[in-house]
Amino acid sequence: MKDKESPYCKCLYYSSNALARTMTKMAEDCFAPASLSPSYAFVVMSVNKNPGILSGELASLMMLTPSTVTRLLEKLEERDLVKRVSEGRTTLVFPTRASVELNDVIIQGWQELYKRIVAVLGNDESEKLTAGIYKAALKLSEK
Amino acid sequence: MKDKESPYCKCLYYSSNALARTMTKMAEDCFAPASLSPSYAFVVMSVNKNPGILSGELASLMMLTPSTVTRLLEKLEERDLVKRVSEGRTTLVFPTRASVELNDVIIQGWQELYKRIVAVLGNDESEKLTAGIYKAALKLSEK
DNA sequence: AATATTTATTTGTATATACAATATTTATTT
DNA sequence: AAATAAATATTGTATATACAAATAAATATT
Repeated sequence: MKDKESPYCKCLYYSSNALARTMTKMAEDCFAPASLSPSYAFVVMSVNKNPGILSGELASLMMLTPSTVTRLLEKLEERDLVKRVSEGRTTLVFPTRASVELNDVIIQGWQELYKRIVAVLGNDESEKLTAGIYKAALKLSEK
Repeated sequence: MKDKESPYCKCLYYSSNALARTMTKMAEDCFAPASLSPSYAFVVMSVNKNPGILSGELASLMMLTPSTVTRLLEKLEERDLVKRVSEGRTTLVFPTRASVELNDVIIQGWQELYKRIVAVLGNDESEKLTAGIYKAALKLSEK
């Protein structure tokens, strides 16, 4: 183990997970003022922006499985940050007074996150990397 | 929600997590012949290559927290795929007969993973992306 | 030498995520 | 119209990961 670099640094599984963990930690920090972890913050933002969005739409928007979204919504509903309304086989999700009030804090957290990333990677590098990662995620998830 | 693209695609937290989930699923599939999930496979490979490696060295090698590595080692020891030996305040980790025998299957899984990634992204794109992600992960985790 | 500090690891507990199985509702086919 | 299939969401259960606290050992300080 003399090398500073991991022998796995050539592996996309390894690297992408390492980056995701780091980013998650940073995002948790940035959304802390809203007392929400990142995924919850994203759900609240999406619902605020799109009242009545379906649970399944949230799942594909966030690239999460339906069951994961259900779990997120459960917790958010407990905290009165969303309201679920069953309609046939679908579930519509609505903002609440509290979630609307929280929206600015969440957006500020999001901006703070962006700022911190750019501070480390630079604007250009950051944008390019993000775009590349997003495209790859799309392609690879199509299998 | 007319857009195909998520409004979050510009966010590195979002994109990197999406990619990590996809990659994890793919890696799970590739390591399935060894009956190991990816992180466990990486630990076994590292220990086989580096008998007597410290628990903490594994942690920094894999960019995981020490506690996470302890948990991985617990499970692997139950399955007789590593042996832990306490020495002072450190813990040395050794391969077992079974883990050595499994090594080829694991490496094949790893190669299969690489092949699948390249099949989707192409060789060049894949290498560049991985390198970029790894560098970013390093920089960002230094905070 | 005795005490305090630092280092390495392990536990207790919590969380985000997913898969497989199960409703429930809508659409399709016979 | 009845039967079958497809779509949507929810549950039961499992897993990887981390944080904070606890332990234990090595080092430094008084």
